[in-house]
Amino acid sequence: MAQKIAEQMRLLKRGTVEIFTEDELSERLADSAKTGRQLRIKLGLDPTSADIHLGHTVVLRKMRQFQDLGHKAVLIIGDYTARIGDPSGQNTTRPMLSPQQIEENAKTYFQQAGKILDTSEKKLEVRYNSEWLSELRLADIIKLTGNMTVARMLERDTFELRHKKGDPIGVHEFLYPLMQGYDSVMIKSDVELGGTDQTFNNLVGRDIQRAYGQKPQIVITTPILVGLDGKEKMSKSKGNYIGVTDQAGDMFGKIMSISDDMMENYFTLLTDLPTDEIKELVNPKKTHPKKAKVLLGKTIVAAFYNEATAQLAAAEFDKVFAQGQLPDEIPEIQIPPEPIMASKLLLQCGLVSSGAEGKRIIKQSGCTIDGRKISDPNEQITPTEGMVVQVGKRKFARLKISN
RNA sequence: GGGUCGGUGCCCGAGUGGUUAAAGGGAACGGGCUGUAAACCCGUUGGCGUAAGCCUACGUUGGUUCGAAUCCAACCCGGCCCA
Repeated sequence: MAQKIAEQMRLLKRGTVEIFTEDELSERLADSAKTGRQLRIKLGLDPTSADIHLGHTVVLRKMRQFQDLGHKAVLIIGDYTARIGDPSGQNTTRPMLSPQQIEENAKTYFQQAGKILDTSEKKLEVRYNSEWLSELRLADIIKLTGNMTVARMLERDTFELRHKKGDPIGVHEFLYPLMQGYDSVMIKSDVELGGTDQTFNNLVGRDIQRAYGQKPQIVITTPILVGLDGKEKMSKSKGNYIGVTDQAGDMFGKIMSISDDMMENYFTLLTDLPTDEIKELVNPKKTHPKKAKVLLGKTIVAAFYNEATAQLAAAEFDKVFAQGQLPDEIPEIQIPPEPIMASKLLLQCGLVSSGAEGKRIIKQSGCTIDGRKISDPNEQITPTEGMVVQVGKRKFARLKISN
C-alpha cells in the first residue's frame, strides 16, 4: 500500500515544478486509497480564447494522470471570471468578454480538452463558475475580500511589476484570485493544477478554503511551455503556438521548426517517453538531431491524430521541404485565361495580401511559377490549366481556368 | 478636484514646422547558409499605379500656416504627484 502510494507520487511528480505540499498529497492519496473516495482535481480554464494549444496540454496531461489513477477531474470554465480578465502573465489589462463569446469559447475548449482527458462521466465534471459567483451578494463579496490584504496582493509578481512600471491595475483585477479561490471552496477541491503562472492564484485558494472551514487543496504547478520562438511562453496572442486542432501537416511542420535545444523540453512535457530514452534522443552524439525531431513531431501528431497520419505528415514534409517537391494537396484557384501581371496573379491566388506585397516578393525572387523563378513583377503571365504558383517555401496555388 | 507628463506604423520607441511613408529595436516575410531547423548574413515591411506619380497615416475634432506628427483650442483616454 505504502509502496503503491510512493509509485503514484513518482508518476505525479514527473514534469511538475512544485507541489504544495508533497506530504499533504501523499497523505490524501493514501486516504483516498483507504476510503475509496475519488479525489477532486480542479483545473480552471480561462475561456478568453477558444483554442487550446500544446501549452495547455502540459497541465491537461497531468490531469489525465490523476484520472487514470481513478480520480475525478473537475474543470471549471471560468465564464464569470473571464468577464474580468485574468492578470496572470499580462502586463496590461485584458479586455472583458461578452457572455456569448465566452459561451462559444467554452464549448470549443471543452471539445478540445477532450482530446486529452477521459471524458467519461465518472472521471469528469464540468462546472461554470458563474453558477455560484453570480449569486454572491455584496456582503458575501466583502467577506471574501476580507481574507486578503493589499500588501499580499501587491506581492504578486505581475502586479508588483506593473505597479512599479506605472502600468494600470484595475481594482477588479484584485478580485480574480479571490474568486478563483472561492471556486475551490464551492467544488471542494482536493488538488488544484495549474501552470507556474497560476501559483499565486492557486495558493490563495488554500487560504480561502481554510477561511471557509475546508481542508486546503494541494497545489501542483506545471512548467510553462516555451513557444515556437524559443523565448516566450506559448500563447495564441504571440502566434508562437501549436494548436491541438492544427492540421497534422502544420503541427508537424511547426515542431520541425523549433530549435534543437528545445527538444528535450518538448519531449519531457509533451510525450510519455521515458526520461532516459529522451536523454539519448537529445544527445547529438547518440542521435542525429533531425531524426530526433522527426520522432518528436511524429509522436505528438500521433497523439492527436494517429500513427498513419503522423507518418504521412512526416513524409509530406520531407518531400516538400527537404526535396523541394510539390505538396500533395494544393489549393485550386479559379482564374480566367487572360494574361495577367505577375504581381496581380499572386494577389488573385490569395498568396499575398496586396499587389504591393506581390511586387516585393517577386523582386526578392520569392515567387516561382511552374518551377520558373519570376523576377519581373510586371511580367504578363498567361494562366494555363494546372499551372502552379508558389510563394516562399510553403505557399502554393494551382490554377484552374474558368470561362 | 489641482498640477504635470504623455497618446506615433503589427508591437516598443525616436522625432517637436518643411529634405518624414516617419530614425532605431522587436516581430514578420523573402533570399542565402543548413539537417527541416536554430544561430548567422543580406533584403523587404501602408495602399493604388507598367511608370512618372497619386492617395491614406502619427488619440479625436476643429484652427493657425505656403506647408503640421510637430504650433493653438476643445474633447476623449492614460501615467505620476498633491489633495
